[in-house]
Amino acid sequence: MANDLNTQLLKGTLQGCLLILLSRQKLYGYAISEALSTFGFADIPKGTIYPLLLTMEKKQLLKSERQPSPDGPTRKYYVITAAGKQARDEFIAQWSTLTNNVATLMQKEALDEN
Amino acid sequence: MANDLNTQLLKGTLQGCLLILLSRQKLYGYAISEALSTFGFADIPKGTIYPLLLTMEKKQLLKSERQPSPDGPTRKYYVITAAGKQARDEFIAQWSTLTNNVATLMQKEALDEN
DNA sequence: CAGACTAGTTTGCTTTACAAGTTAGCTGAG
DNA sequence: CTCAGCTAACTTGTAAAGCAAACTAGTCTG
Repeated sequence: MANDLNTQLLKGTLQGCLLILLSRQKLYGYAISEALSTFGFADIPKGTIYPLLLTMEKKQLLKSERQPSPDGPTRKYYVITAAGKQARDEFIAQWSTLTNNVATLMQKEALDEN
Repeated sequence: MANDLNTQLLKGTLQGCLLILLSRQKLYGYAISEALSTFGFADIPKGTIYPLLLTMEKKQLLKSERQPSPDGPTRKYYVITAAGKQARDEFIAQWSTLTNNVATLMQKEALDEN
C-alpha cells in the first residue's frame, strides 16, 4: 500500500519515461510494461500503455515495426524518431525544472510535525 | 521559452505544493499564486489555482476564513487541516518514489546523442 | 469619474490514466 | 482434442486536473 503511485502524479511523466526507455532499444508494448516495473513503476496497466504508444506514434515520436514472436502473436516494436528524441530532451529539461522547484519549496517550508 | 512547465507534468504535483505551502502559514488565493512564482512556478493561472483550492476545501484538506483586505475585496484565507497534513505527507512519500524511479531510469538508459 | 489593481468564481475544453472487455496466437496438461 | 494459461495488442468509456476566458466586485489614484 503506502507508496502506490498516485495516478495524477504520473500524468505526463509516463510519456517521457517511454521516450527514455526507447532511446536505447526498440521494445514492444508487452515488454515495456514489464521493463517499467523493474524501474519501480509496478503494474502500469496495459490499458494505459498501449493507447499511449498509439498516440505517440500518431504524433510521430515513435514508429513501429511488426515482428513475429516465438511465444505468441506478432509483436509491434516501437522505435524512437528524431522528433521523439527532441521531445525526450524537452521532457528531461522540464522534469529537472519541476523537481528543482518542488525541492526548493520543500526545503523552504518548515513542516509542522503532525 | 524552453522550460515552460508542461501542463501535464504539473498534474497532481500542484495540490501537493499547495499543501506544503499552507503548512507554514495561512494564505489566500491571490497571495498563493504570487508565492508560487517565487518558487519557480511562474504564472500558474488563477483559473487553475482557485478551482483547486475550492476542491481541496470540499475534500476537507483545507478550511477557509474570510478576512477583510486593506487593498481590495475580502480575502479568503486557507488553513491546512489534519487530513491535509496527512495528504501532504503522502504526497511527499509518493513524490520521492516517483523522482527516484525516474532518476534510475535516466541513469540506466544511455541516451543517444541526437 | 476612469483606469488599474486586488480578489474570487464559473463554464467549458483538452489531455491523460485506467478499468474492463475483446480478439487472437501459442503451449502444455489431461 | 480440448482447455487453461500465457503472450500480445486494441477499443470504449470515464474521471481527474490544468487552464483559458469571461464575469463580478471592491479599493485606490489621478
